[in-house]
Order: sequence, then C-alpha cells, then structure tokens
Amino acid sequence: MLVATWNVNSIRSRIDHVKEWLMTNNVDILCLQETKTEDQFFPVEVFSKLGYNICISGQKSYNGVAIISRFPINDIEIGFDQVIKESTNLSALSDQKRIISAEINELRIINVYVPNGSSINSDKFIYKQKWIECLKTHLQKIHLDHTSICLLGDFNIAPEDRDIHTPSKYIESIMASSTERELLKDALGGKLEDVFRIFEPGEQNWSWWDYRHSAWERDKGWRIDHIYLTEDVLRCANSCWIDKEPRSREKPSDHAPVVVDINWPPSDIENEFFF
DNA sequence: ATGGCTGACGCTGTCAGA
Repeated sequence: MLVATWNVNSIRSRIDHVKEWLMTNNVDILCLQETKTEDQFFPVEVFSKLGYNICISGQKSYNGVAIISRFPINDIEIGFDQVIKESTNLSALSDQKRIISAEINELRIINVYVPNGSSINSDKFIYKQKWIECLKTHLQKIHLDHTSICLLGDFNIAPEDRDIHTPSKYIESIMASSTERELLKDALGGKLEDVFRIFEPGEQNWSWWDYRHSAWERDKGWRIDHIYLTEDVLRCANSCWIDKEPRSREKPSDHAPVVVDINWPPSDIENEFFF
C-alpha cells in the first residue's frame, strides 16, 4: 500500500499535476495540504472518476487539507476538538483548516498542515507553538500504544540540520529553531518515527524548494514534509522516498510528494517473523 | 538576496506562504 503526502499549493491550480501523478504512481492514499479552497469548489469529481474516495476540510484562500483514498474512509475527524483548543487558548484564534484524520484500512491517517510561524519573534510563531501543543494532546487522546498511526503532512519544521541545505545560514530561524524542533519531538511522544530517515540517513534530501532565488535549479531545499509511523506500522514499511519529478514541471507546487510503501494490513506470516 | 516567486482575491495592489 502506497501512502503519500503532498503540499500542492492550491488544488485548483495543481489539479492536472495531482491527477497525473496519482495515475502514474499507483498511490492508494494521498494526503494534501494547502488546498486553498472552500469544500464546495474542491474538484472532487476528478478523483471520484479515478475511483478514489475523498474527505476534505478547506477554507477560502488559505490552508485546507484533504485525504484521497482508494479504500473506504471511516471515522473522519476534522480539526481539533473544542476541549483541546480551549486548553491552549487556541479557540480565540480563527479556525484554520489544518488537520483532518480518518480510519482507512485499520490505519489511523492523520493529515496535518503545521503553521509556518512566519518568524521567531512573531505572533504567528506563538500560534505555531500552540498548534503543535494541540497536536500533542490530540495524539495522546488516540492512545498511541494501541492504535496503528500514520501521521503525515507539511510540518514546516526541519527536524535536524541535515534537513536543511545550508544549516549554518538558518541557526535558530523559523522552521529550524530548537524551540519548534523540541515541541515537535515532544508531540511525537517517542511513539512516532520519521520513516524517511529509517531508509535514507543521508543529506541533500529535500521536499521543499523556495520559488525564489532559483532554489530548485541550485537544489537549495529543506525537508519539511514528513511521514511518522507507530512501531507496528514501521515494521511493515518497505521504503520511503521523495518524488522530485512533480517539482521539475512547469508551474509546480513548491513542495514535492513524499511516499511510503507499507505492507498493510500486515499478514500473519510477517508477524511470525517478529514473534 | 535587501525575502528578487507564486496563488488567491479581485482589480492592477495586498496578503500570506516558507
């Protein structure tokens, strides 16, 4: 089963890229971020004609997340619940559409678009921190020890220096600061593993290239799009890669999709190897 | 790179992203 995440920077502008990529790559579950449209304008029929189910949480102009799946989508949850928002005073801020989760094939898929935060000394960075704290509470409520989880999306954080093209230029700046790195690590609770790094420990692996400064042509990127798996799912993972091809196209998203190949649901034979 | 690109909104500029 192939599960992918892709910040498409407007689904209506990118629909042809997404459709072609889905058909070419045989992806089973695709999580989108920055769809940038209200649900009524989301091109649902493009995906239903290809045989996909879909759940969406969008808003006008900004943010927006969606899950596209060949398998039935159950138990859809949109946003953080009110209790979580109130616990961090996040309810006082506008309700940005940044998280959608669902049960697909006995796997809890959690699709997130973490706020960028703008700059370290901004109100938006405070919002980013609070948002990640909400994510932590959200994950804790799911009972990480008893649920098979795939948490994926645009995290707007480079977890380590090897995830930035020139880390020395971005010491303690947005997407690289120790504050946000530690908050994310804390939210993962030691239960969710960055599957890309299981298979690819090397440098020069980016998922985002700035539109400016010829970042793509000079391969100056960041790895800010991630897939995190609980241990039981990680055991079934075969490989994980960043597909740079869509970023090389005309009028691309500034992000590339990240894909994980999992033997899921696990077969009895595979379980016997471990016990 | 002094955000020097892009998309949305809606009108020729402004906001936001990362």
